[in-house]
Amino acid sequence: MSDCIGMAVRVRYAPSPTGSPHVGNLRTAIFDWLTARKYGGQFIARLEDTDRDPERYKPEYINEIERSLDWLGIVPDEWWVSGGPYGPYVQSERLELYRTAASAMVDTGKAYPCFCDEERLAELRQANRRGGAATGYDRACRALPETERQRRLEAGEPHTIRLAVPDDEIIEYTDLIYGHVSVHSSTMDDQVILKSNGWPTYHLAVVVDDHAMGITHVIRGEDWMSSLPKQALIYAALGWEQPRWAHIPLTLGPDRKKLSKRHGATRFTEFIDAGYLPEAIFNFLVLLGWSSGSDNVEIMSVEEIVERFTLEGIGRTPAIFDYDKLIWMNSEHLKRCPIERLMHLCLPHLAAAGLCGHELQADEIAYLQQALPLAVERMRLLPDVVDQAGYFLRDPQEPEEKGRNKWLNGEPARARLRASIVACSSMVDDWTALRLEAMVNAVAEGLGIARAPLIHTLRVATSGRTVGPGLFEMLEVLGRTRVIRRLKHAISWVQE
RNA sequence: GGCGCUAUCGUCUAGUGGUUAGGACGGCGGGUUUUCAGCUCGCGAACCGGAGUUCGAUCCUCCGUAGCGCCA
Repeated sequence: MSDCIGMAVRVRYAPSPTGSPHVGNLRTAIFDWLTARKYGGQFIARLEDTDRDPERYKPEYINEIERSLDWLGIVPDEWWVSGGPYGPYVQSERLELYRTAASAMVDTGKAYPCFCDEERLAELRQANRRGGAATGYDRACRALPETERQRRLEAGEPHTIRLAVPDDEIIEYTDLIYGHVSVHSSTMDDQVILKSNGWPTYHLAVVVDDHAMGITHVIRGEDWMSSLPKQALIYAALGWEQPRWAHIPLTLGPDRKKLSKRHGATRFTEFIDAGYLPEAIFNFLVLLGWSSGSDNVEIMSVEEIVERFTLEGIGRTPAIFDYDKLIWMNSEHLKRCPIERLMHLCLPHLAAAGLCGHELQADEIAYLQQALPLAVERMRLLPDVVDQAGYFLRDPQEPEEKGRNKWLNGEPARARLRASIVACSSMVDDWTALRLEAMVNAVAEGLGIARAPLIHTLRVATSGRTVGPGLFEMLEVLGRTRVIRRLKHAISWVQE
């Protein structure tokens, strides 16, 4: 990749609105973006919308693509949303370009019109299958005499345009990740490049656009690698120089199959909605296939990843998507998230749970700034904030059953609560974790009990819960007024 | 079926012609004279198989096997 330095790197991401974008798609986009950023180039997105099968094509997928890129923070420098010097960035608006290229190829004999209809093609497929031999088109129309070809063309007979694959040629290329790859042309089919309705197939469109848009590096999923020879042939037929190729190993589902749009649980927007942090998803997806090298750092900010990133660091083996590790990684990023941002991200969840309003007063902000750092230690996803910080905002109405049964029983519990209320009431200033710990120690001693049971009783009484941050830190944040109020109320929770 | 790619702990990976093959997630166990989903310490866990090259191969070569992908 060192040969990139000094050249104007242009990398594109080419999603197709034929399904919800899934994590594998966006992972490729991340690698595209990373390459552009690392080498100071442009990141371009182009909509590949030539597949108009109404079963697959849905305009709302375009919104999902835009939302996903925006959320990840990898907004393209040039794309259909903001335009750019190489537009339009939508293939359905570039049809003329493909037709021109196709007819240029026909003119030079690198492609030819094919008049075979569906019926014949289906028969051919049948025969091939039975014979078990070479598959693909039998090149019948390639052998057509020029006069007949002209006659049928002029008669307006429906036809496709097919690539004329050379008979005996070794097609070689170098992939930045997979190295040297070669394929013999005899194993290749005379692929259709322009359909009878005048729309291009993927192979033609991608080549024409990548060339027209000045793409220098095609970085895409490994599933496209086997179609590369066809595209290489098209570049050659058109007399164009190939871009550099880099194929990224695929992401597999837990079932070891290619992560597919049909896998419901892999839609990218589901991860957004589940409460992951964009930087955590970014970090995780990048590590699926790329390693920072021998120092093996795992938790990295986007900036750190850009700093360390190289295409050579990408491996060649497919990686299985590990949800457990993603969740762990999210919790790590949560802990590193600056408090202002954390608050901003948590607020919608807290508000949705009715724990606060959508707009906060200054004192509420100050309070949450104290409480959130305690809660975040135990959060894994954003919505966990409701569970982990909810009791800071609202007095618990009921204690956890488990906690009540164990720590709120009869007169001993009442005595602990009463003694604590008295002790707290006398702490008129210096309400700190340190002092609170001393207070609890003193109360326990006064009661003639170990401090552990007192601590547990106080936790349940003031938070309603059996788990949470260290008790003294929690009491400090809760504040004297709340604590005394809750302790008094908790007396009514005590069971006989 | 054809073509291509790939192969290190269960998972993500680092790494080397000679290493106790390292880290992370998950798992398991201990600690945290206050809980745990937190923190902390520790344990278990891998070089797909077979030939060849070599003094020596996890690493290089070939064959196999398996997985994945594309095409049909």
